[in-house]
Order: sequence, then structure tokens, then C-alpha cells
Amino acid sequence: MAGEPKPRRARRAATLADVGREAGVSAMAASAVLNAAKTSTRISEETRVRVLAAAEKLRYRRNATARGLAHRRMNTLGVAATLIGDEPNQYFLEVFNGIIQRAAARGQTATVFTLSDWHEAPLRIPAFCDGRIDGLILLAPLLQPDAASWLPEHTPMVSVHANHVIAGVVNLESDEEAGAFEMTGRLLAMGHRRILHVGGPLDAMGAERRVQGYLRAHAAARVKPPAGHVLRGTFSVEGGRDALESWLRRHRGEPLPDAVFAASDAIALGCIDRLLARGLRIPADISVVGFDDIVLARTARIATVRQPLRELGAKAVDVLLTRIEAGLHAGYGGPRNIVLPTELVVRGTLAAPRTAPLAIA
Amino acid sequence: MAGEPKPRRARRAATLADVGREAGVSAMAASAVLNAAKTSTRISEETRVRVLAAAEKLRYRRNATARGLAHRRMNTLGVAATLIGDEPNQYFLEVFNGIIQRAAARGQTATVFTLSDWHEAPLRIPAFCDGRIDGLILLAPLLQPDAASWLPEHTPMVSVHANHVIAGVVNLESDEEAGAFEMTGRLLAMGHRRILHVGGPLDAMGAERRVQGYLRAHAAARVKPPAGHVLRGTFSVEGGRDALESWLRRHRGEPLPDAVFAASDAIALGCIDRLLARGLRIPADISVVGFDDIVLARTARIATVRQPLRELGAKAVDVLLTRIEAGLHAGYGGPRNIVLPTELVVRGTLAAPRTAPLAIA
DNA sequence: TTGAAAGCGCTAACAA
DNA sequence: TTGTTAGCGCTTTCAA
Repeated sequence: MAGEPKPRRARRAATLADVGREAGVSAMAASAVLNAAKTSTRISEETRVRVLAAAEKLRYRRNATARGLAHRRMNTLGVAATLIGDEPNQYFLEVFNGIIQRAAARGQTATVFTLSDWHEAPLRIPAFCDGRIDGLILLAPLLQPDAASWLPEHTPMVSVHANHVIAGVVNLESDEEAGAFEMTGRLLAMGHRRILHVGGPLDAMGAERRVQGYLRAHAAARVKPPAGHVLRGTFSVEGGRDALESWLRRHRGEPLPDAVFAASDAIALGCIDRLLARGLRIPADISVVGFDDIVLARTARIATVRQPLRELGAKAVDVLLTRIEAGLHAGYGGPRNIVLPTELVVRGTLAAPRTAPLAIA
Repeated sequence: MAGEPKPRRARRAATLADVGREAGVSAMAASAVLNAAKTSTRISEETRVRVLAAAEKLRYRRNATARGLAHRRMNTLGVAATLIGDEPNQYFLEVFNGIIQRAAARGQTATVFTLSDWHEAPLRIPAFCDGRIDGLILLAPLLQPDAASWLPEHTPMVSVHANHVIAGVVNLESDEEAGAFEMTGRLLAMGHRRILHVGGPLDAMGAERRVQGYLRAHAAARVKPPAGHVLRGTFSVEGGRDALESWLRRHRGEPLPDAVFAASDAIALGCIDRLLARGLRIPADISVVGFDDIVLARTARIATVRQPLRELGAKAVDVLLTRIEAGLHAGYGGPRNIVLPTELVVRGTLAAPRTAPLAIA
């Protein structure tokens, strides 16, 4: 005797075979109709209609995984980033927005892989590149120079604001030095002389470039930068707060700077906090400008140097797709490092210097 | 004669078959060793070592797509959200952070699908559910009540802050009414009487609940809410700015409210902007409190009602995974709506009311 | 302990 | 115009 009929499995999604069966044609015909496969040139109108009807009836949805396996292409881009803590998130959000939107426009989706620290990268990055993404965007990676040795070869990659040039990885960034140069130049042109630069960490290339721009602007204007007016700290509100506060304490009674040029908007916010706490008016008593133009700067109306973060994200997608489509080994003819311009954004925290200098309280 | 040997294809990643060949065993053995497949119980130590060596040599990486196809499980969660514009992004970022971190902790990755508007949902959501994600999280969806009719049945879903109860979708939210109640109660207890509520849009359930909490707190304290002190606008800095400004203009000469209870931190920021512009001191002349506790509130030190956004994201992952693992049809026994508590966060913008009331300038 | 065979759902050659 | 066949890379019975 035949055994009991197997219990019906929970209804699964309809497959092409199901649709074909329903329509009385082969799965290939269904595929040709539904998924624009180039199986063969064309399909008779009648079959077409039948397949469409069957698909509709069965609520057919094509399976992207199977399709991806057959095509060796998932139409998915990976984004690797660290996104714990509050500060880097703002940056991430902007770039990610650019990535997501351009990716969507080009028929791709983005999946996010988080690292709690870039030290994990050699272990985790190769694990991400397991066929479910077609390419990977490294967001502000902090890599060792030997990274090329362990980065998977089969997955095209681009980086945004990488700390190093990595062989085989196209990097995108903005011209931070020029932005800092322009902003400092503007301050100098407005008559500011004692410009305090509250900078980022010593090991960050971006922080360094902002200092370089600050110095070059002074040189270009033939103004000697005031001694000891370049501080270094972390790229955060607290970093700005602490760096400025301790500097002010060490310089009591000396003339107050005309302006503070913070190396990031977060730092600027921390500085503003300490200055307001001392009863100073911004910008009447002292101007404060930032760098980045994150949301915070827009809502707090801080004059700043805009980094085109969304554009960087969007362009990263474009470059990555070019590389994916070219095939890794067809060679990529484009530049290894792409630099987008920054832009001065003048807002309420920037004004001409006081005529009579104040002393540090 | 045999034709020319085909040109070697660009080197592709090694497969299990390659590893098996290299090690002189079958692909299954390799699979058993490398991917913890439960092919059969065990593998001899010798084979094991050989396979491991071969894998190492060939830099074998398992293919997640093929594995996903075989398992019908991608270990990937989808997140659908609108993320254009600046304001919703802050919210998104917080919840997304929670999602990403919990997902990573549970061995899942997250892929983001963006909608430019929830009206697109009926077209695009089914397209997302194409086998590349195991489940979907809807972030603050604005759906029509008929959504159940077009939502794909084969993909488990949860929503965070949904505007409607949707059949088959578990929703997570925070107790906004209670948060508003508590905050308003606190203001009343401190002696504030004319509390202006600058609320969110009329069609937002969350905005409505905040109004309800505001009203219930008055009732509980047996204080009659001042007439015309509930405004409605959009959840944005501009929304707050505009709503307050026009209200103040319409009420020149009348007593200034003791406090502003904004329905979001962004609104609070807009209100603060207008109040400071009038030369008012916060909180000495007027207290301002917000709702949400986004980064903005933390840096601007706005007293607020904290919504546990990260926790909501994390919990959404947990619930979704439970549903995925249970299998859609095994039935999900848990609650249909999960409510997490809110929390009062007292910061610098909240103080006791002035003894002598000011007039609106 | 190991391997052979079948299949996940789709696609691409090729033949009919 | 359509169907047949053979994979994509991995997993899982089942038999050896």
C-alpha cells in the first residue's frame, strides 16, 4: 500500500516551473516572458498572455537568490563601516544617503556590514565578500598599509576617505586642504588675525590636511600664524569642548582669538558651548567656523566648509559599478584617487573681528 | 582536430569542488569540513586536515548565495524606509543603529531599501521580498488599511511606529502618550501653567498621542489647559519655527507661556531659535522641552522625552527572527503590538517658571 | 567515514 | 517559437 500522502508543506512562493505548468508551457518560456531573459528572441503573443495570467494568478515573484546564483551578480553593494558612537554616525548618514540613493537609481540595493573597530577588518571583510555582494564600499577605513595582502581579490572595492592608498582600491575624498585654505583665507581677508585652529587627531590624514590648509592660507596672505594656535584633539563635541577649555585656561589674560576655526562641526559645537559659557557673543565677540556641514551645522547655523558627502557616496557607487561591470581583471582605467571640491558655507557664526580685542577671562 | 584550448577564464573564486579536488576528496567532504554541514556525522581527522589545507591554499570562501538558495535562508534582513530629507534621517539612524547591531550579534546582515514615498510601497515592497531577505522591517510606515491585501505573504514582517495595525505585521512602538503625560506632569508639578504644545501633523498617530498625554496630564493635575495652546505643524525645525512664530505674532501683548512642550526635538530646536531671536533666555524666561532624544537634543542639551529608538530597532530584529525561525505558518504566539517605555531626560532647557510673567513682544 | 545523486530556482546554450 | 539539457555552488538524503 502507498504510504499516507505527505502533509502538504506550508505554501511556498510560486516558481517559474509552477507558472509554466499553470500556463501549460515550459519554465523557460515563463522565464523569457517574466524576467526578460534573453533565452531566445521572442515569444508568441498567446504564450505571453497565458504566462502573464498564470503569474498573476499564482502571485509569482522571481527569486533573486537563484537569479543571482545563475548570473553571478546580486545587484547588491556592500558598505563596510564602523557605526557605533554618535559622532561618526552623522558622517555615515550623509555618505550612506548618497550611496543608497544612487544605488537605487541604478537598480542596486545596499547591505551594511558593521565593524566595531577597523582592527577587525582582516577577519571580517573577507567574510563579507562571499558572493552576496558584487562590490564593497569601505567607509572611512583605517587600514594598515599591508591591507592589499588580505583584501579579497574577487570583489571590486572603493573607499571613501581612506587613511591609506590601498593597491586595487579606488579612493574618493574631498579636497580638505583647499577647503581649509579657503576658509582660513576668508577669515584673514575679513581682518581676523589671531585664528585659533582646534584640530582633529594627529593620526587622521583629514585633520592633518586641514592644518595644512590653515598654514598655507597664512603663508599666502603673508600673515605669520600666531604661535601655539593649532590644537589637536578628537573629532567630537567633547573633543572641541575640552581642547578649547584647557587652552583658554592656560592663556588667561592674553588676548582672545578673533576667530576659532574648528576642524569639524562637532568640534565647533563644543567650542561654541565653552565660549557661550564665558558670556561671549558669537559672532560679535568671536567668530566660530566648522568643517563638514553635517546636519548639526545646518540646524545650529554654523559657518562651515561643506564636504560633498552625499556626492561622495553617489560617486562611490558609480565608480564601483564601473569596476564591477568592467570585470575585475579587465582593468580599470580611471584614476586611483578621486577628489571632489569643498565649498564655503557662510552662516551666522562668522563676522568681522571686533575692533577692540578682548582678553581671555 | 581539437579546437584551440579555450582561453582561461579570469580567475574565479575557488568552489567546494575545487577544494575537494585539491584535497583529493569529494565536494561533500569539503562541505562537511568547512561549512559545518550535517552531511553525515563525522569526517576522519586526515581528510579534515587535507581539506583545511586545500581551502587555505585556494583561499576558499563559501558562496553565500548558493548556500542561501539551498537553505532558503539568506541570513539577511531587509529594512524599508524613506530617508530623504534631513529630519527623518535622525530617527532612521537611531533605529537603524539598533537594528544593525542586534542583527550582527545574531549573525544577520541588513539591507536597506528606500522608498521616496510610502505611496510607492504597494509596488516596491513586494519586489523587495524576492528571496534575498528572510524578513522585512518597515520603518515608520505610512500604509493604507488595505495593506494586508498586497503585502507578500511569504516574508515575515515587523514594523516600528506603524501608522496602522496591519494584519500579520507585528508592530513595535514606544509609549508616547505616557511620555507626554509624564513630561507635562513634570512641568505642571514645577509650577508651569501656560504650557504651549507645539505638536506634529494631524495625520500622525504619534503626534496625536503626544497631545493626548498633554491633555491627560492636565486633567490629572486638575489644571484646565489654556485655550488655544495646542498647535500642530510638521515634525521639523522649520515646522517648529513657523508654528511658534506665527502663534507669537497672533498673540502679541498677551502673557508669554511658561513653557513650550514641543512634540519633537527638531520642533523644540525651531522654537528655541525663535525665542532666542526675541531675546528671551532659556530656561530663565521660558522652559523648552522636546521629544525623542535624538543626537540633536543631546548636543543642544534639550530636556526631552527619550524614545528608546535603538532598543526598538534591536527588539524589532529579535521579534522578526523569532517569526522567521518559527516559520511563517507555524503561527506567531506573541503580541501584535509591543510597547516600550519612554523616559524623561532632564537637561538645561527646563527650569521653574518665572514668578513675574512676561508679555509676548 | 565517504561518495553519488538529486535538487534549491533560474538562466543560457542548443536543438527541434 | 518553443522545449531540452546542463549548469550556477551548496546541501542533503541515502547507499556503499
